Parts: sequence; structure tokens; C-alpha cells
Amino acid sequence: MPELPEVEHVVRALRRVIVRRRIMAAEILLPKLVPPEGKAAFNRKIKGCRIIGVRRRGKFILIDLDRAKGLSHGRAARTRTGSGSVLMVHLRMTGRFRYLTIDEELPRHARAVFYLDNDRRLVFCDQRQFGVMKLVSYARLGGTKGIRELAPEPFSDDFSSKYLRDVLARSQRSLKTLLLDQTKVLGLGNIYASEALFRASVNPFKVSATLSVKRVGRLHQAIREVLSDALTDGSALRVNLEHPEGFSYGEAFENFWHVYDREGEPCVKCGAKIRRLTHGGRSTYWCPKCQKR
DNA sequence: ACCCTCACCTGCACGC
DNA sequence: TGCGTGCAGGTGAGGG
Repeated sequence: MPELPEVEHVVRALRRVIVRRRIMAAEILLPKLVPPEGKAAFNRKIKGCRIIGVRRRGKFILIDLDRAKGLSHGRAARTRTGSGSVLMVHLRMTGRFRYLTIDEELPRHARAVFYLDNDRRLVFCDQRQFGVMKLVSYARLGGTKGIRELAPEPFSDDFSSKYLRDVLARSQRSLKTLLLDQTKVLGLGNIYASEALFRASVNPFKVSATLSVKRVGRLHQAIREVLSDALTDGSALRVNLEHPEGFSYGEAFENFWHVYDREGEPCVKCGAKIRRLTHGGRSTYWCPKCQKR
């Protein structure tokens, strides 16, 4: 499910329901979801924590926790930078959150359950079991493996056209491969990478370092556009933590992808047949006419 | 340091 | 109906 825009929608949905809730207990149903020290340590550390915020870095969901046993605001504020911790969650391919009432049954692929202080349960579900969770101290978050290496946020000033130019200039990989590398360009996944390249009218298989300055500029703009359209424009995905799936598709969804999953269909710009090629086990879609080498 | 392939999992759609 | 194959919106380890 998730590329950056989808993760952002999950973050917003979570924020609406879990901020200020206390975690009374956690139950890890899939041991490998948490690091080697194991679920006992995880449970011990997270039990009693208050959720004070939900944010995102790349495709990681960051749930800020306060260890204070819920006293004054002053106490809470101090612990935030002191003993505060952050629950890092990566949804990978099929990770989802559900927000359940006490009498709702656990979904089939429930992997972790957080019992909240309002008789609700926040449940992490994950069919393919690729998702991961980690509890780190607030102070050490930035240095944590996985976070440390990430490229700048795509909407930050650091992700400039010049930044992209420099990154591309140093790489002999194909553009499509490079756009999927979260340490180089942050936020795109297999769908939006194809979509961004299509919007920029650039060939996915071109060697990154050989892209002209003009095209780099187009690609830079296309990356931001495709992400911001997915964020605003009714979004591809309606995250609803109370929906059986955890989400549903919005109205605009049908027409959102121009090339992805449209092999053989006519290009929306020129009518040529969209092509698909798999490499490294991943499909790339492109228009052979609009995106010539 | 870079780049590629494979591995991690379950389940679904497809063709025979 | 059943079985084999390929594929699914992500990343990390391991090797050249």
C-alpha cells in the first residue's frame, strides 16, 4: 500500500485518534516484528507510555511517546527530550493500522495490539509480515539506522533541483532504479516512480548521470507534483482506520495513474500503447513515444 | 562506494 | 477442481 503520500495519510488518521492516549499494554503476535531483544523488552518499555504525537520521516511512521506517568504538563515536556521515546513503524508492502472497539474481532493478519486507555485497541496488521517496528530513544532517533541514511524530505528546501542534479550526476544506475533508492530520492515507490518519469517525459532506463540539466529540472518538478497530487487531490487512498481494510479508494483513484498498471492501454497524451518491463522483480511502465531515450 | 540479485512472506489471478 | 507460475505500492543482506 504505502508510498510517501499514503504513509502521510496514515499519519494524519492516527493523529486524530491516538494522540494523548496512554498505552496500557502491548501484545506482539509476530515476534520478528520487533528487534532481537524481543517482545518482552518491547512490552516492558512501551507499557504506560502516553502518545504525544504522530509524524513521518520518509516512509517511516514515528509515534512520539512520553514515559511520564501522566502528571503535569511541565513534567511531560521535560521527559520529552529526556526519557521520551519514539515508536518507529515501517509498513513495507502490506502493513496497516486498525482502530478497533473492544468487541470487534482481531483481523486475520493482526501482528501487534496496543491496548489504549479508552477501551480501544490500535492493531497493526500485515499480511506479508514485512513490516517492522522499533522503539528508540527520542534523542537517538536521527542516528538510528534506517532514518540516518534517508535523503531529504521531497518538499523541503534541501530537495532542490540542484540536489537532484548532483545525485543523478554521480550515478550510473537507471533513473527508475535511482528514484526507488530512499537514500537518494525520498518518498517514491514503484508506482509514483513510474508516474513521475512519465510526467517528466523521461525514459525510465536512461542512465542517471546522462540526463540533461533541463530534464533534471522537469523530473524534479514531476516528483514533487506527483507526490503533492497524491496528498491533496482526493488522494489515491482514503485512509480510514475503522474501515475493515484500513482504507478505501477515493473517487479520483481510477484516473490517477497514467501509466502504472496500464500495460497495453493508450497513453493519455499521445495514444501509443503503454509498455511494461520487469527487472529486479519490479514492473516499470512507460510510454515508448513520450518517453524516448 | 557502488550496484546487482536474492531473500523475506502470503495470497491472488491466471493458464493449463 | 487443482496445481504451477508470476506478480504484488519495500527494503536489507551479501556478494562481485
